Amino acid sequence: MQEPKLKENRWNHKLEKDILEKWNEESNIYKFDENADEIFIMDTPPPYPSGRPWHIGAAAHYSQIDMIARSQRMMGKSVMFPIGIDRNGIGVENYTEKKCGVSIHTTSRENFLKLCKETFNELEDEMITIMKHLGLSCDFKNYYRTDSDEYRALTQSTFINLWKNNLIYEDTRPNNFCVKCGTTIADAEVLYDEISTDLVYMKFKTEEDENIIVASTRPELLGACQIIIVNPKDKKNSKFIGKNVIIPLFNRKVKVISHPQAKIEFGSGVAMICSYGDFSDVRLFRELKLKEIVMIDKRGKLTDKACNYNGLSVKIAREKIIEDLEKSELIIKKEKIIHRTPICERSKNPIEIIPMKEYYLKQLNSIEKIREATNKLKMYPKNSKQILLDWINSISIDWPISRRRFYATEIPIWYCKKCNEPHIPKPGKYYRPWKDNSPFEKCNKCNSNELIGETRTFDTWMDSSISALAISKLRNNEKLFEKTYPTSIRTQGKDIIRTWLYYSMLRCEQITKKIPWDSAWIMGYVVDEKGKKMSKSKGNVVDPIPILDNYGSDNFRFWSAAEAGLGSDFRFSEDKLRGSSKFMTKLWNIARFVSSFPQPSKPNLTNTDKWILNSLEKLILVSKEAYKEYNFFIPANKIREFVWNIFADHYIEMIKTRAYGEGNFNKEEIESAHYTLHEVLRKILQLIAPITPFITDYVYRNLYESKVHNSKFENIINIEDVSDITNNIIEFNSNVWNEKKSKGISLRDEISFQIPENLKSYEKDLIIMHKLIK
RNA sequence: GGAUCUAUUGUCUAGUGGCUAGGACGCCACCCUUACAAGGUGGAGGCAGGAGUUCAAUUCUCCUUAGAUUCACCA
Repeated sequence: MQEPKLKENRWNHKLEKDILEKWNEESNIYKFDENADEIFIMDTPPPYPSGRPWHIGAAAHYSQIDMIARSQRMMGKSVMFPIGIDRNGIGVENYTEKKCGVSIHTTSRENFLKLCKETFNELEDEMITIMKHLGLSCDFKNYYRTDSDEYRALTQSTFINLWKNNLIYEDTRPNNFCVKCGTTIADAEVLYDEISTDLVYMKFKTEEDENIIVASTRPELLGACQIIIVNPKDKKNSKFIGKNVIIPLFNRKVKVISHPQAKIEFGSGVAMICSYGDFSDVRLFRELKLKEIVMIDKRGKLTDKACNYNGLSVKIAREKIIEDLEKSELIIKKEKIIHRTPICERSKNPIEIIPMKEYYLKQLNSIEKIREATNKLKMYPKNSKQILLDWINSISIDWPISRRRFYATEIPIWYCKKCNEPHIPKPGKYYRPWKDNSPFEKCNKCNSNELIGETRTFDTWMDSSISALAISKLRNNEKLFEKTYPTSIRTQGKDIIRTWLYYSMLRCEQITKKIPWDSAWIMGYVVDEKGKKMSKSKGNVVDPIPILDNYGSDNFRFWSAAEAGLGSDFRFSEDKLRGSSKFMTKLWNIARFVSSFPQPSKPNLTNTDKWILNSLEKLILVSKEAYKEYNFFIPANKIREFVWNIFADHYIEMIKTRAYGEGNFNKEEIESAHYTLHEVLRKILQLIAPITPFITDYVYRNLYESKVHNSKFENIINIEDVSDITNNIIEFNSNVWNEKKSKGISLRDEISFQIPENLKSYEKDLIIMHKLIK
């Protein structure tokens, strides 16, 4: 026995800081080697800094992504683990407006961009600090930003490519429009919220002066009504079908027709169809070829089509119209209903449907290919595939990609001032048409020499959806691209399946004719202690910084791995974190115990030692199998169980006396114990290193003078399978402990106890361990 | 309304057509035992409800209930 190499009697997570510094100096051990035998390319999410604090779920998410990288390395692959920051779009613009007290509509574009960039830099610093603190083994030195000139040039060049392939067109059509953000948004950016609103029952007159009651939640759109529908089976109202009715206040005639979309039991059974209250209005206008009346403009004000209500905001106009109808006694009743209202994902404001001229990316023709590719894509967990297929199956219109915003990649087009002909520049450069000089001297069509730059930008997903192309260096390093694309895996959250996952498949397929990855790994949410989704508006977000400071990263990482199976949501709980910190202490103390013994070369092993090594081998096989499936729940729990409930509680207790060199053991038996203790500890450290990189690195360095993160998982070969005996050993020990307990004697006291036949091979250790007497 | 998933002790979870249903946190009792009292040993406590298949169901099937997610509809 020697002085233990580990002095403290518990794992001190403050050591993580020192370890991080060491890693910083040695970061080359994670370096990606494109010429390695096996390479593993990860398309990791560039996080989006949308405000403070960053989500605890994101910390768990990136921890697990790191476990993928580390476990793949230890299985012998060279891993490309890039990290980027997504720095485009409405999210940060809205945050900047709030934080700086400015408005995008009243500040200069130049100044607004500057403020957004500053905001990004601050938020990004916090994210990078957390990611480093977590011990991520990604390539921090080369981290990318989606707003860099290089990245934006790539986004633009892919657009130019699509333009040339006829996949882009401009069209005016009703779209989701967020008045607060001042821009069109895509279906994927729409959320729904249950909002209470008034269903207003209004009295219309037919030409024959009969009363017909129309129920609507949008009376302010009265003036945009083009038709009224009644269900053909509606006994009460079908008498109106075919008649003309007069819209109150506007005194315009519209027809009542029969249409199955009118639900008899909803409201009065009579619905007015206006351009555009919701998407069913849009559908009916299209179906019935009605002429739209644009009632709301992009500022959210009523247009001159609204006559007396021109210039009023939607909310005020609604109040005013209700008031005017009431004055004329045209309102029968108002009913509060809960309305599932589409809202903007970023501003949370209700969406209006406004016809706007926008650029579209054709996606309908690609759907079939994407669906086929989805069926082939390996997804972890399997059932997340359904979420993607549901979304793919629900797509019915092309993707509007232009945004009337500033902090995003510019759409690279110049228009002839005279004939309006669009001009697309050469790919490879970053263009800012709103401020750069036109790269075209003359219009190709009319030879006029004045060209004007496009002012709109792209939807942010146009940038982030090509992350796989960016990291594999499309157009930048063709040799590397050939080797690394399609990449090995996309790792991401469940919440962005319909955006990032889908758009990435679409965009990369259109550009490379290939789906960008072999497999996709989808993680669930971290929810609060009551199982509710965390959100800033609910106020139940947990800031990861104090949690990491108080518990340390290894604790946090182990908790996140051990808490829930792949893909399922898991609850955040400090109690659970405290629980995993106990395991860190246990592991530390086992290492401390083992470190007090020498490390002999392999002797002839005793039966007890063969048994534990065989059990360890089983554990290694199970854990490696799970790591291959990107599952950390199984290894975390199995390793904990083995380390604590078998290795520490039974094996170490059994061989303790022998290891101390006491009792009647010969030199080889003693060395066998020493060898086995180190062998088990070393392999346990390797096995759990992807999950808890700090403590394992620290212990491994101190005991074995090499780096665990440089090592590969090692199996144990040529060992007899005696795993069936494990339960007998546990049971026997338990029986003896119980017997001593019931006799009221100490565990150190002697006892007379029969050793069963099948445990005779372990007799010598068992007798000493329990002080058994004949 | 459609789809997917889930239901195991106070809480989180593992698991199986047949064993005493395993573990963690918490709880109770006893114990300083040369790694660890942030420990050890022991203990109390559980398969949502109903029906079916079967010699046997917590496990398989169906229904009910509850929850989660997602899509659609909503004047």
